[in-house]
Amino acid sequence: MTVNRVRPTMKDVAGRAGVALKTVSRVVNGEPGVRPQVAERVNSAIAELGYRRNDGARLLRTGQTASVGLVLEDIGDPFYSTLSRAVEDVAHQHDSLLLTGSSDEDPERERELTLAFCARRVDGLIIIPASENHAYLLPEMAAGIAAVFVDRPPGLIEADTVLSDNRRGAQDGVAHLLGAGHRRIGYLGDAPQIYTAARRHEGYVDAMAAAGQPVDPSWVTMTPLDRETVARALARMTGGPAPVTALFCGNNRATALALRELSASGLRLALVGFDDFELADLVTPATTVIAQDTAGLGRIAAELLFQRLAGDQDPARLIELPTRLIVRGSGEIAP
Amino acid sequence: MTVNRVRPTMKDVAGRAGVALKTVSRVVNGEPGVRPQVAERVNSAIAELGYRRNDGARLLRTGQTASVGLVLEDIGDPFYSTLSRAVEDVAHQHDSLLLTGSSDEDPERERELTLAFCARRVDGLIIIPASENHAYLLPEMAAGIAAVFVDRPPGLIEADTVLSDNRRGAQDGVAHLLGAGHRRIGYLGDAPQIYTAARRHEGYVDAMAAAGQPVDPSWVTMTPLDRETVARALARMTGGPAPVTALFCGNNRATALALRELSASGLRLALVGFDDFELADLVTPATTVIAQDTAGLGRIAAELLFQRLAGDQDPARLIELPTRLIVRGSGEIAP
DNA sequence: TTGAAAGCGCTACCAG
DNA sequence: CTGGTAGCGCTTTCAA
Repeated sequence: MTVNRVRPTMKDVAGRAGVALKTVSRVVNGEPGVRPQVAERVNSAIAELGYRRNDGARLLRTGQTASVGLVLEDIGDPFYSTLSRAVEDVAHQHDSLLLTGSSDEDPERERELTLAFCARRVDGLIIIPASENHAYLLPEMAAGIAAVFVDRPPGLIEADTVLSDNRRGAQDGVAHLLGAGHRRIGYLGDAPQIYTAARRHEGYVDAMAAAGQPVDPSWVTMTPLDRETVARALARMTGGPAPVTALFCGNNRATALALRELSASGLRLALVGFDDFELADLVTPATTVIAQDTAGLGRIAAELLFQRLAGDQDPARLIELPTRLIVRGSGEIAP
Repeated sequence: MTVNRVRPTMKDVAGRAGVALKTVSRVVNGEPGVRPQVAERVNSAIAELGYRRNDGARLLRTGQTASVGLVLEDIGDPFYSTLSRAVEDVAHQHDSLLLTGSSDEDPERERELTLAFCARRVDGLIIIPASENHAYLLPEMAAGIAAVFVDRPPGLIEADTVLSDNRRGAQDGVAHLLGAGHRRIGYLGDAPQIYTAARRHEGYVDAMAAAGQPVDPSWVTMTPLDRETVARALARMTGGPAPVTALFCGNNRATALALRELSASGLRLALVGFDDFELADLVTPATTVIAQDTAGLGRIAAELLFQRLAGDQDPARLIELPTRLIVRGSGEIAP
């Protein structure tokens, strides 16, 4: 077999078909004004040469790359991959390809990725922030790159943002536990520097305050969580003079770790978790959650982005999506 | 604020700094041979103008796009997103960006996506096949695009391939159930047209044959699964004159649906599932699985790809990764 | 150490 | 209907 490592170009096709380069361009792009007979000859040449248009060159000329960049924390995490899929679907509807990169919660890596996408001249960006300062994007946005922020707001710049209503969701979850008769309720979540963690903690505080229920500091743990921190936190919450009878978990990781620890220690607490997860109905106890519209976050962010690309010039928008309580058992355990 | 929708180019920077375009290129790319004083002037101009190199143009010239395309079934699925993350990490080590697209198991969409990536002139492709015929890739590969197939082999072409040892894994899982004393064991999996489903079913047959255990056709269900098909399948397996006492599930979806149905129906079967999943230790019963090295599939495929890009000309390779039994309880239930 | 010119593969624009 | 020419923003090559 002949290995021809040189890609044929339009010029080659034109030569082979005995027409001008521009005519090949017309055929390739389905532009009108080519006699069927000629088009046929061109198509034969294309097939014989195995020609494929070089979009890089095309896009250099047209200025549109028909691609968007998605910067997230970790594509391996179900939350982000679900969101990513929703973005991809919208991008596909607009004939746009998707570049994805994981920041691992590292502000520097977020910046690197974002600017690499800008250098590729993506038409737009969807960013799940790891950084607290997005001023580095100002020149890019001034140059016409649209950016939409999801899950967490941008830092120090104005841009379209799509969030879950974290505060209200957490408030609903804690209110649900209060409704089941609990008074001493613990909060287990990520470090307060994380935007979503802070908002969810606020919701917890809101609900307790609305119920006139004081919060003992020993009930609250906000830190990056692993098995040990969770074990210690639960011991603290349940070991004092005012032991909690219920637990609100600020994210999936907290919920999973808490379930594991409760199961191992034999403690029986009511539990509501923020964010739904697969098999939540099959774990023991079946887990009551505040579900986010994860796909909705991605879809709406992408739709907003393509509105901007279509020329929308309105001021930056902030959209907050409601959450929803899913009752499965763990949140209905009596005190 | 001045909205300057025209991106500055090297020419603009050159003008502003009072040097030739080529000098700017040298500074931007860190090439030697520029007096520090001049470089300083160029850098100032870059900062003032908010210049960022257009990689599209650069790559057109150099012929390398520093990007790879990943075609998979659904980025929203934890298996693929885990694999994707592993690919991304390797790509990042090689300063390459990642384009991702979901085929939804549709051969036509796989082809579209793959060829779109080729038109962008990605340096290489990693494909989780949905199609059974990859002849459409021959011209692209002849033109120098490297391709590695993962999870399932390519159809009708030769190319590097990284698979799990599906057959052996299933055999191990079924042997484990046989070891616990089961004789009548059911198989619940996807349609036999799916490569992995077929291999895993073979492993089931192997293990039963090795134990001298005949298989009743009513024990085997191979079809796209939903709640109803699983309910019917389980009824068939357990309702006849020779009811199964154990079940081997050919994929995650089958496992989850079976667990749900067993829990709802009160049936108590031993169960081993192919592919590990989060919280497998927390569901009831805690689920014994044959785990694949999902991240390993992605990592090794990507490493293979970059070896090819580095010039490796060896014949196409086939790599099969071993699976591993994780004992958690469901597979150790007595007959 | 610096610069001018050619050209990557394509599309836009204007001639015929 | 068809073709030629200019040029997208950059790198490469060669000359100064």
